[in-house]
Amino acid sequence: MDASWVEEASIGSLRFCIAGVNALHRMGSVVLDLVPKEGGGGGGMEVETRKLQSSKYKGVVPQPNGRWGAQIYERHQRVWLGTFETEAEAARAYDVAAQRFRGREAATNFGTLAETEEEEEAARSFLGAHSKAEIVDMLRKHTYLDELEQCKRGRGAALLGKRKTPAGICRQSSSPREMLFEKIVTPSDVGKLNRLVIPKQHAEKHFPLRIDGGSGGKGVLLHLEDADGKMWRFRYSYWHSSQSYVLTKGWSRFVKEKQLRAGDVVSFWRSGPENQLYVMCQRSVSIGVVGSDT
DNA sequence: ACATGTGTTGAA
DNA sequence: TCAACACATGTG
Repeated sequence: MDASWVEEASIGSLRFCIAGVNALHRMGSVVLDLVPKEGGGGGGMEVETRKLQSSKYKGVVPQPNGRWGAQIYERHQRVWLGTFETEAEAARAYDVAAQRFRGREAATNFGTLAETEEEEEAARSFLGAHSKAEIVDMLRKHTYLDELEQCKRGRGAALLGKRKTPAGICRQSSSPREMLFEKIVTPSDVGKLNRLVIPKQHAEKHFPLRIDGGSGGKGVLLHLEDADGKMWRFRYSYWHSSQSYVLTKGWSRFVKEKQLRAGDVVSFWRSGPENQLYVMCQRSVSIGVVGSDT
């Protein structure tokens, strides 16, 4: 074995990266660690441990097998974004997550998520329409690009393929959430009317709607993430007949899944760089229900 | 068996 | 918030 590289390695750092060494080729991120022999007099060295070459990309971490992991941190916790064949792929995944978690101004490895500005806009819109958990899931399964494309296309099969729940793959919590308002839901809010009345005062303050003929009638689609990181989409509109602001389409499913009952509290929050909206609900404290077992 | 992802730590 | 490192856990 050519001794020259050993000599070089022994200077200063004990690590010697073999990337570029012809005899061993590159083994991804694997490097060799050279340590002095026991009782080592004459500077004898032996290969003891494999170490990992760190990545030049943010959020990218080497894996023992030469592949690359991607991760992002939020609220003191690591969110794992999956493993990838190349550094660049992992870095891309990090960038996507960074934009979803931290908004447009997030520091990324590559300045952009797409080539053109309108592709960029499409990506941002796509990110905004999915929960963090969903985006993370796509990244881990390497389906992000496909889903994005399907979304841009006819919107056809995108919904049909979705069966599985990410099932707590990653707990979500984001930057400080500001509560906009809360409401104690009424019997009609959880009844057959399939709508939630949003008190006018709060609606006009936080969810402004143009009531003119245009958007007033049709309303707008609101994306709200719940405590589990699930994304909910509600139609939000103004009903002239009752002069009230309401969540309609999507609300009944929410009531059903959350088993919402009259008296429960539903609250709306805003958070994060992208003003992501959140919806939370809380079981009303059951008081004075005699005889109810736990 | 091997790849993936977590526990944990120390530095910034 | 971040990556380094060790290694427990998952998976085929």
